[in-house]
Amino acid sequence: MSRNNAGLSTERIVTEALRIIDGQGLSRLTMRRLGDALQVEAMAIYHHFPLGKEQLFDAIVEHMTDVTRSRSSPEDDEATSDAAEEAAQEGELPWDERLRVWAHDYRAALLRHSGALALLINRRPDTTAALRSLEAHYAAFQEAGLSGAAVAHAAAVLDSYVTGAVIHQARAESAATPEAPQVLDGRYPHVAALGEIEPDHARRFSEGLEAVLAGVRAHLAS
Amino acid sequence: MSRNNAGLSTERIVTEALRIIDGQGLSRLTMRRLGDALQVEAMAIYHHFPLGKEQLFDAIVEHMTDVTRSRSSPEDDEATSDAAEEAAQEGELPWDERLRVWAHDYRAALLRHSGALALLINRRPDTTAALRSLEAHYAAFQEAGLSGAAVAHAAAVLDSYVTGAVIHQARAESAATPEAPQVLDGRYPHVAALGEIEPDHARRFSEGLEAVLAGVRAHLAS
DNA sequence: CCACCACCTTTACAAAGTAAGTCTAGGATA
DNA sequence: TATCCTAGACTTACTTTGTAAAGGTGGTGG
Repeated sequence: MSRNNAGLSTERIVTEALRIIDGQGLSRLTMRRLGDALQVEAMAIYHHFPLGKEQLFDAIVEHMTDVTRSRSSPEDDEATSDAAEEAAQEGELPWDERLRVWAHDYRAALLRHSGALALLINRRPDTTAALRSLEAHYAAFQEAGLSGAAVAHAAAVLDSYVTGAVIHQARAESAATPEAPQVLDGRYPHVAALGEIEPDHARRFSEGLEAVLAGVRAHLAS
Repeated sequence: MSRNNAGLSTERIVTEALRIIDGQGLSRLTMRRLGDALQVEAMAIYHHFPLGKEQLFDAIVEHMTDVTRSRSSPEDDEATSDAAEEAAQEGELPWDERLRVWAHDYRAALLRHSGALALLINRRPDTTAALRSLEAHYAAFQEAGLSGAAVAHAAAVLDSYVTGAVIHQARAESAATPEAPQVLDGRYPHVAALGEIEPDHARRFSEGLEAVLAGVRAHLAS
């Protein structure tokens, strides 16, 4: 086997890392395991991420939060979806439609790797892709009639809602600990009444998004 | 010193763990360090958390998300805040006011230990305190005129917003990596125009909360 | 032809989680 | 009172992890 040049790249490393996270959980992502998956010694990874695992985490977060990738990747040539999403790339949609498209895309991107969500926290959202999104949101909310600090507030609210909704779903779906969820014994009548066996998260997200968008436009208008 | 009975308890352990997390970060919370802080050998902790560190994390999350504690703890006798919060314990406030009180309390609770936020993700929100809050929220939204699935959706949206807003703030405030945030070079005019040196997160949260509450009530009314 | 560089391997170590067993004080029992 | 039990804490030791340090290997430009 060739001693060097095993064809490693940051892209391949990150992709493989995400595969491990998705399949076995974040805690099982170790340098050695990642090396094995890449057919390489663990230390080889350090050549591409000299600052170690934290830097790898940075790259993972940057990858998973980059909505651009999922939308503009050429691999996506299978009967592209509805016209609304198509026109989004042209920037010809009204402000609220653009924000809806982004929200759904971002949610999907985060949900695809919900095992890596913990890496988001305490990591600064200043990647190029994030800034591009922020710029677009500011423009959209100005178009919506907001101005000044209200624009930034609105963008923050939108981002908060989407991120929060994903985390809400991830928490609800996370594997239960062996202890029973026995607590529907009469002390929580409303909770018990609604059942909530398996909520339709997609629908819930969409409706919540409408509520948030409407609320933001109405309440933050200067 | 007495060989056994060093006065350990789950409460003391969790409190000390949170102190370490707040002061040095989650990654520096190790069993040995925690043992040192508690004046005890690391393995002593396993007597109270036989399932290991994960179980300790569970307890930490339960502790930090329990809004009840911060509100009803007897240590909090220093000139209690405004009357609105006082009446909240009596349950005599209108539904939206009750939700506002909860939202601010919950936000404050999470923000107080933002270093432990990562533990929230992928941990099921089925603690007693969480269920009690959920029950209260369902009741409130029914009082607001919602019914059926809309109640659960509204509660989910509210929780998503609060959690998301805390994470948004935590991400914004997290220490920057040595690389410069140089990206205000003309490609992001709106972002550059708004500056955003240090946003008023508290005010932003309050205004966003109003928008969300209004939007939820208006848009999810059956 | 040689020096250098990008890329990967080898070797090694310190720190972390925790399994397994031991010790001690205080209470229950006879 | 003598004995035993047990909760709670300590000791030891093993495995896994991250990563520092140095070495090899092939290609590339001078």
